Amino acid sequence: MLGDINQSLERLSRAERKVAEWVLAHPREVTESTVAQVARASATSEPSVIRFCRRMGLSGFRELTIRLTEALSRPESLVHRDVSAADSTADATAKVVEAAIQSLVDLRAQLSRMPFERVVTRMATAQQFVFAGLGASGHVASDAGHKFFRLGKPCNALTDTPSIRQFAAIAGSRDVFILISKNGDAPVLCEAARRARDNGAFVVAVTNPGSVLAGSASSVFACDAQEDTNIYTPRSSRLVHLAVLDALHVATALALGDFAADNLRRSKDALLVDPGASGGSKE
Amino acid sequence: MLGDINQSLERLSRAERKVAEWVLAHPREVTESTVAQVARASATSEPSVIRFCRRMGLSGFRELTIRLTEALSRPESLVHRDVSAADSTADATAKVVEAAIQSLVDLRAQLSRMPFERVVTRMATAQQFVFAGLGASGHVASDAGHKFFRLGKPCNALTDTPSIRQFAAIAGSRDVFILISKNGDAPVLCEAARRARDNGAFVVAVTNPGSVLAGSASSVFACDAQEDTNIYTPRSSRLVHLAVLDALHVATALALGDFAADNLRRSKDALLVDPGASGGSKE
DNA sequence: CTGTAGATGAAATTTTACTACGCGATTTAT
DNA sequence: ATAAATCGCGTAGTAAAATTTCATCTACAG
Repeated sequence: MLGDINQSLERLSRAERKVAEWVLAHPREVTESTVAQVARASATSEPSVIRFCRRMGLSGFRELTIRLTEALSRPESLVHRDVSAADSTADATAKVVEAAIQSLVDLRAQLSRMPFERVVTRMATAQQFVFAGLGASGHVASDAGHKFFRLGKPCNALTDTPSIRQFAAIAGSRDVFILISKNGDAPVLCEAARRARDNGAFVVAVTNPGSVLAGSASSVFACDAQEDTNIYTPRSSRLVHLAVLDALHVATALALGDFAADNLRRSKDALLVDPGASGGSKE
Repeated sequence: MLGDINQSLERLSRAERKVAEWVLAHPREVTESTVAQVARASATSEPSVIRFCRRMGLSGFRELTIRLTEALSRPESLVHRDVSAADSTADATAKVVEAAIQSLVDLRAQLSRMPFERVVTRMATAQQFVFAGLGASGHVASDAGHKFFRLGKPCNALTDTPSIRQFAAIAGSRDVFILISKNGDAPVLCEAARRARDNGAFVVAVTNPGSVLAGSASSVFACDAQEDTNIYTPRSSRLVHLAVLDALHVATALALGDFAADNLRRSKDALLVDPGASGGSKE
């Protein structure tokens, strides 16, 4: 639908094109607006909005809203554009969420090329898991630590340079390191990857495939780091990394079988007891 | 949406249920019908159709058609099924990522009902931001803290009970609290919300709309917490909360204008300098 | 019975989508 | 260059649809 409009832009008259451009820029708002609102927003008149609908082969405004809603509900058809300073709050928030969805859709397309089997095999027999990341990726590492420990294996989450250095230095052959970084060029992580591998540990990198870090790891979960030239663009890479680790978590749980399932069930139950106690908060 | 209706069937009155049943049986037709047509087809009256829409939490008939269109145009492949112990690694990882995508698509559908404008107005004039969450939501709060401080306003991220209690006790009228919780039933957070409001602070809750916490807040970003009966299901709510805060971050940046844009630009540039230094890692 | 609360639909009201018409700009023909 | 013709556009009006109001009905408790 959005593609159709884009393609018909030249065929339209001046007022109709103004409508078309506003619709393309604010498709979601159209679905919740009235003819009058669209006319005002696009600085035209109501008849021009109706004429635009007809010109697109639709029966009227109501059908436009339906067709647009359909188009917008398909994650793969999202037209992602950067947030600009001129955007309304509604536009900006929609763009942010759509960008996040897009990055996860891209991830799904690449899942089959990721080394889950290989990594899970090593994790199933590992003695402990060590997650490490700096800055925003540090939060991802912490989150992963709080998730994987429920499998019943010792976990560490490292988010600062000295800890990472020290842990890499004492790494053993039954340890699995999971290093998280958007760009994969943090010297500490690259150095830690080499050091840990030298010590016999298995090193997994969740990072940009072309990076130094990726080259130093035993296995890589390739998450493309698109350049964010736009200052308002948030880092969807965090979401992708979290999702990759969620997937890895579930895959590891399955590989561990009943042992992990029991631990997961018990940790889930533990949240439910004693809900009234002042200190017994869940989350 | 269709699931919601099915689930609410018992709660409806006789006439409303007749409407609901016809909608469930002919969802596609509803999207192209008028209120009168639906009323006639379901052997009820127009007000009953409207009341049914309201009872489902919608603003009216028009929103029903939009929500139904969304539900119907949802791609089949994204119909999320729970991970089972019998799944292969590839199946399990795909399901996890698809569930994540689905939860973000649902979020996008609800964006327009979230109080971004109102919250941003308060945040733009706030003295400081205080993010708080426990457990998994604690990581979300920390992440938010590391993101919002780049706007140039003081930020705190609280992830433990004593800190949250203390901060709520000293809250001032120019503070904005953002409390994050999946279920919204953590006593500490509810208590903190009341306390902070009593002290004049503006309290935003990112949580389950039906919860105690939601009731105690000044503004609520409603993120439905679906029951996770399946032990392998990861908490997609984290991703949703992160995305909501990303959106809020961008919206706030836009509201702050050049001041925030400058800070964002400078903080982004700061990551690029001195790339070779051993301690100057980016992420 | 009788009073009450909730549910229901007929009819009024408001809102919204759509149409008829005429003015003015732009193009065309002379 | 100018008049005629055409086309696009918005004002104002109309039809239709959504929503609210309100009187009536039903179920049930006292």
